[in-house]
Amino acid sequence: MTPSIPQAADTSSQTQVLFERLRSAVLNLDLMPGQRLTERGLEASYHASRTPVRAALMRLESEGLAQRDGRGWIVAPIDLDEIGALAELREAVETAAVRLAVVRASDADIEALAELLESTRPVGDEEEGVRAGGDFHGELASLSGNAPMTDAVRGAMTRLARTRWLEVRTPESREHAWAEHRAVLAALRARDADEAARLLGAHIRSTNERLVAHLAADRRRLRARGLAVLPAATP
Amino acid sequence: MTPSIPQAADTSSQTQVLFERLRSAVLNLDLMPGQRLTERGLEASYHASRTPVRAALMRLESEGLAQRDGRGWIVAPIDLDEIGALAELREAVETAAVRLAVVRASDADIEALAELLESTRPVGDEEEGVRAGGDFHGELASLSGNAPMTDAVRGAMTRLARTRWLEVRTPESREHAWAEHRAVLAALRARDADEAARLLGAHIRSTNERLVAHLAADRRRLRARGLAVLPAATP
DNA sequence: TCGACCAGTTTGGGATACCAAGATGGTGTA
DNA sequence: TACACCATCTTGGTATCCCAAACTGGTCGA
Repeated sequence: MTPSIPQAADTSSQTQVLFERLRSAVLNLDLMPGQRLTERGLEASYHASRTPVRAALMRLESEGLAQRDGRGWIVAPIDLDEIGALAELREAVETAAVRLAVVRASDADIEALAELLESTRPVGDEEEGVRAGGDFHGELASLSGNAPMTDAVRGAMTRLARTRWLEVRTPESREHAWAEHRAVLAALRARDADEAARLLGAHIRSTNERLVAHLAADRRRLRARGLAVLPAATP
Repeated sequence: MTPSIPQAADTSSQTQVLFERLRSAVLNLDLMPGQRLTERGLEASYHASRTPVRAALMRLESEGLAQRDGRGWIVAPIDLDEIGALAELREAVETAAVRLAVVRASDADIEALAELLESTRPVGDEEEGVRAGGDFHGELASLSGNAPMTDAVRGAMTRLARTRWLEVRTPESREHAWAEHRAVLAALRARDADEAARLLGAHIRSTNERLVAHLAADRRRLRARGLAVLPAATP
């Protein structure tokens, strides 16, 4: 269920177009975390009337990429607490999903996922690797045949996507992540649920630990760049 | 985090009021599953202009209570597949959340939850019990201190809430569910993560199995009442 | 100098009007 | 009788316009 979603690509609706443009702008940090957004400002910047602007903002809100701030809107800040919490959610949902996938995914499904993974092998430039990683986790979850789980994973990956610009990822670390994905896939191929869940859980946990440590250390510098980075509460 | 949410109760905004009225109407089956909704129809019925009507519909959509159907809107149908999938999601998320709660919840938090549970003891009338059950699961999840997990659980409970009108629940079955909640709470009090997770997972699974079996058997009758009930795909 | 108050501006919430695409229904033809 | 076609109506999408609340500056008084 919900395998790849070819997308009907409603290029028509202004709301749709605007939503996608705003979404990209947020994810690429063209709109900075914490930045104030005004409907009239966006109306002017994107040459659309307030009606689609408001609709797009509401969609961004439901994706967690924009928030209300009093009466107005802001780009969702980077929230270290949220990042940690999302990792916990992902560990719970993704490990459960991969266990279901072990039982439910067809060999063809698994091979398609393997192909996706292989195609990202020559881990492209900087951030392309992380985007590919997000896709992998989403597609892997979809093999569970469970749409709400898949949505939860994709939603979490979306909320986490901006961190790819904030984290220093070396070619080695990307290679390492890719290898871990490959190991999970191997366990899935072998229909070994325990092993697949164990590897996936460890991968999510360790990747997150490195990310949070890095962001916490860089918080001052990131804020200096104008990004709103909310601190982690006392653990 | 996100303990009870006292709600600022923005009684002001028409959008807010309309959203809550529509939400109640959907959850109470005043608006039947699968029923077509038109913005102009709602505009007339609820005495508000299309702007807040559309905003409210978009919020309902993000909660999964309304859907787009081509160009228009419908009340989300009852989908047996979705119900099963949500149970799987809940099992994954709630068991992980209760494990976190075992570590993080304060004694006071736990006692507050116990109080909530006790207050629903004389399991009121028919559906009141199920609503209380949903609240319990949401509050329990919130003791994890993990907002995304809590949101996921509350969202799932919302999507499942309408089933309370479709399922025959005897005083005995409600008493049984209440007892299982109490057992989970006892394990949480004892700070026994494995036991709490085991009990909670079993509770979610068994409750769901009974529900799905019941709905599948009654599908014909329910459809006769005008409810759109989508069948389960082949397992 | 510091702070409270006030006019002007900005902003989101809401109400409407218009439009094009889709759905409806009826009619005329084969 | 059955089917195709066209006028009409309905509906969501979009563009504006008005309003009240919130915000901004700046001035005046203690």
